[in-house]
Amino acid sequence: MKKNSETITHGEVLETLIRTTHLLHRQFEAYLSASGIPEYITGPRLRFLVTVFEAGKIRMNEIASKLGIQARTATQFVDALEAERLLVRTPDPSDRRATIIQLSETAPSLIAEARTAMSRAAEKVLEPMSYEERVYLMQLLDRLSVQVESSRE
Amino acid sequence: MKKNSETITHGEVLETLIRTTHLLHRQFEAYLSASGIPEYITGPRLRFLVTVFEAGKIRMNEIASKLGIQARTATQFVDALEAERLLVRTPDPSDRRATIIQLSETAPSLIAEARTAMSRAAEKVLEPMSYEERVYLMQLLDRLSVQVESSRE
DNA sequence: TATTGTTATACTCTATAACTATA
DNA sequence: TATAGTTATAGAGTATAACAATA
Repeated sequence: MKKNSETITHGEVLETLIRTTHLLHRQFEAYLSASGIPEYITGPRLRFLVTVFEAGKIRMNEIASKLGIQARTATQFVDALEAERLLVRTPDPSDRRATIIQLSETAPSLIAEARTAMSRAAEKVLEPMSYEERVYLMQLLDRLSVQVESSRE
Repeated sequence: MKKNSETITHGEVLETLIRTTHLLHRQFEAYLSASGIPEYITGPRLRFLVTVFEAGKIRMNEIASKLGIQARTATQFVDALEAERLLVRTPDPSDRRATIIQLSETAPSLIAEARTAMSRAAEKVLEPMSYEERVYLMQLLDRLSVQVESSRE
């Protein structure tokens, strides 16, 4: 709204991006907890579960590198989510050092619920944008992702 | 890149936004720590410092509500930043329950350095976008912010 | 000797609840 | 009685380092 005639710097764009995301993040967590999903399903844990869901079976090792977290951090996620009976550890028969994780029977329906809640939240937040604007926003964000990922050597 | 002919859902846009921001956040923290800024200057602490900087003098109370955090959380930021001699507490003469915080002498130059580092990081990340695209991205993000803020009743 | 996952430990961000000093 | 800030406590997310079992 400001800066009509002035030049917008790179720093300002990034600050806006960070600030907006902070707001959205809070809003999203609020929607999640208001929608019947248990409190222990936080954003990072949902991301973890969805990754296991998409992989079917996955080794600790593998999910850590996929999510860009340390092995120790993955262990903690699995500890917490196994305690809630959302996933199970099984030993890898082909390498007895390794542990394979997969979803429990009850996890998929919970993941679906959480995604639905997220969708509803997204609808409210994205409501005032036209379809074309949403598509364009997504393209711009995708380009940022690509740029960031390629700059991590 | 995918979804050329299919419909993009609200949920997908939000997921992309969250994922992109995660990446950018990590990248930004990496740049910050690689640029000579002390490690204890984290993202949230920098945001806190910038808010104090812009206000000049501000009460604990006030900055907490401005940043949308609890009083307790503000106390912790001030504890940490005061220990690093970046800001100082002074009693409010007009209300002896209240505490006014302001930057120390050394803080402004550090804030400027951090912002410069952030700018450099932003330049790298936003490099492949044209100026028009960056402006448009920022407008879209601003609209999201407004929508989120107005939906917190 | 290298790799997988775990125990041990620590730090940051965030919160709620109880309390103290003041209004 | 209400408000400002603090102590006490907790939990999530993240990390590094040391270690055991296995390759």
